Amino acid sequence: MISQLNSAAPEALTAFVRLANAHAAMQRAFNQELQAAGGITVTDFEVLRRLAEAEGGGMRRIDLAHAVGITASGMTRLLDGLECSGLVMKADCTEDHRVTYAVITDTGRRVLGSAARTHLTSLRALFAERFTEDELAQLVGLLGRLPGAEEASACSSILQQSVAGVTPATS
Amino acid sequence: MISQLNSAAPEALTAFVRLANAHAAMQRAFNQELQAAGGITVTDFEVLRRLAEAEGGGMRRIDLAHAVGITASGMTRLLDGLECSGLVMKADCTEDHRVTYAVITDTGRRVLGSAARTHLTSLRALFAERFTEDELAQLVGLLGRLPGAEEASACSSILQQSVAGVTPATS
DNA sequence: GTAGTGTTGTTGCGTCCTCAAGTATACCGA
DNA sequence: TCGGTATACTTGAGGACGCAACAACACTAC
Repeated sequence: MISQLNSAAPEALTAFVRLANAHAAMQRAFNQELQAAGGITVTDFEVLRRLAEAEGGGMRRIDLAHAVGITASGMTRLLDGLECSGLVMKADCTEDHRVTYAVITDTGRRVLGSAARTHLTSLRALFAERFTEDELAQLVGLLGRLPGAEEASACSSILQQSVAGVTPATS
Repeated sequence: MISQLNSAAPEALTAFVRLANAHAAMQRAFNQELQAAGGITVTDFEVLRRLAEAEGGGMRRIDLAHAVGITASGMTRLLDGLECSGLVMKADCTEDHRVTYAVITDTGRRVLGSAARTHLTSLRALFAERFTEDELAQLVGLLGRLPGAEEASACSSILQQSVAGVTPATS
């Protein structure tokens, strides 16, 4: 009776389970590594990385949330932590008073840089051990079709228009 | 300076980020769906599914934890909840008094069955919309090489030896 | 038997994140 | 100009999960 479970969605279930388990395992491993390297989490790293890559080192908090796959409220708390540690700061938007920018600080760039050295090395090693370049490209392509996998590309163009109106905050 | 980030691990980072974002999006969507369908989470579903597939409907808690990618302590609390709801029960192992089995109940099978109808349908649809069968098989193959993605296969053979010594618990 | 070591499971405590609700601002049609 | 609606962000409450520490049991070697 339950064997009907598998006939209903055989490969799709396997794909989802493997994706979830791989995610959990990698997340745990990288979190420990990053915690040791710079006292940050994987999500912190992603946030800092995206800010560092953005023009002016700043992004709207909501775009940042979409980009890293957490909710707006999660982003508020995450940035509270990073701001407390001096890795990011706030910047008001003169054009739309609803929005606040998150801007990476010099300290933030330093921490990101040092975390990146170890993190990216082991990330690269993990994939290089298991995939050829072609296979990795295939994997990236396939993953890109899943819901929520993209998000990132649309934000930077929006940012380019409005980042001019950013005022570095004093607080 | 930060552009070195990408040259250090270009595709690997993209793969990891896409995997994480896809996981977050799917997890959220399926959790809401399952919550509505049977008041359970994605992890609950996986636990029930694995128990239902196991011989005798039971597995060692530790194997279950490995299989679904959470820690032993996470599994203790998860099973506390499922036991409270009457979906699983405990069973002692007469051969090794350290281990406790988790066994799915009839109620558990009913809840699993009804949750599976909606969940597997949308899971199947999600993948069918985006991938051909070949592509899905490719994806499953590639994901299977990632750390933590497997785990499942080794446990059932162990189970077959010791499940004979299971005593349904009264509590 | 008995000490040393490994494994299973539980518990205390903390973290990260979500949902729901609330506030402040922007935009739009009458 | 004035509601009505949408968006950005914050806050309160709670859930899911990890780590570290611990107790109970098993296995090994002496």
